[in-house]
Amino acid sequence: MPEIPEIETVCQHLRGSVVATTITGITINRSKNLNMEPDEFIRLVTGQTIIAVGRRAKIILLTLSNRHTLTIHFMLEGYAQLLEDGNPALQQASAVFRLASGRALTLFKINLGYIHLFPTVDWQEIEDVSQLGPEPLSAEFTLSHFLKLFKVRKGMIKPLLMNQKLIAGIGNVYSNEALFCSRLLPTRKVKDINDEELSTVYYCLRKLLSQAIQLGGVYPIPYSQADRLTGGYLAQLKVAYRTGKPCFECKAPIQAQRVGGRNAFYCPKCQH
DNA sequence: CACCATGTTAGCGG
DNA sequence: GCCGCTAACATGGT
Repeated sequence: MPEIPEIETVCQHLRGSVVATTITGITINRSKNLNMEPDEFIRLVTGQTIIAVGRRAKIILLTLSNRHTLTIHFMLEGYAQLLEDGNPALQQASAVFRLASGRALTLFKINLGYIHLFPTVDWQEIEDVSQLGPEPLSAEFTLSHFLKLFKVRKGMIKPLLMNQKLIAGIGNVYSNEALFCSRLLPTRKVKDINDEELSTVYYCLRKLLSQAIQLGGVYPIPYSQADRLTGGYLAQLKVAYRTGKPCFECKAPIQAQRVGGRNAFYCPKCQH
């Protein structure tokens, strides 16, 4: 479920709470999520200061003072919380980074996800992100860039929107929402969609992602006690997870259908 | 108990 | 090479 808005929300919290703080201790409870032996990982990261927090697609990148970069991918269910050191919940975490502030940056349920460390601060050299397509909210990602990418494709629009090599960071929730906003069925073949309709997809995507970031995305678990932001976009969802509920536009029940192996949610009357 | 959901990648056949 | 489909991965929910 975490996509660009959810990850960006976490990054905003991290920028306000862990940048410029030093990691004083680490506990790894799921070593298979690492790209090295836990001993090596702990040796390289303990004592380092977090210099910067970045995001590429659904991946969080922490720049460390020893010119290493930590990449964190939550995959399906992962999430981060800032907890007081000693909180009993730390026992259930996948990984705990204790900070000089007395708090702990805690990662939960990194089941299929990962925590990787690379000896570089150059994102181009990091294989986790080097294969990804453009960021949909970047200035370089113009309408003509989007049209050029999609016009040559042959498949259905929804799986293509979720193709990380084409555009990075869009998952099931925001692909469904963007297609409702565009009034296009998820199964529509891109080659049968005209330029005007395809442009609408571009504008809807950019608008929805920006609004969702402003409202804190749809992830339901707060980052800290002070967090009043996370999950604020849940109430804005028009089709995702609304199977059987009335469309906000026309009252027809929202349908769910497998498209490209994933659940597509759509309004059968509004989308064509 | 079986099955589903989720993101990503790999493999297979068309 | 691209497309669509399936399976695998970890885990919890029905």
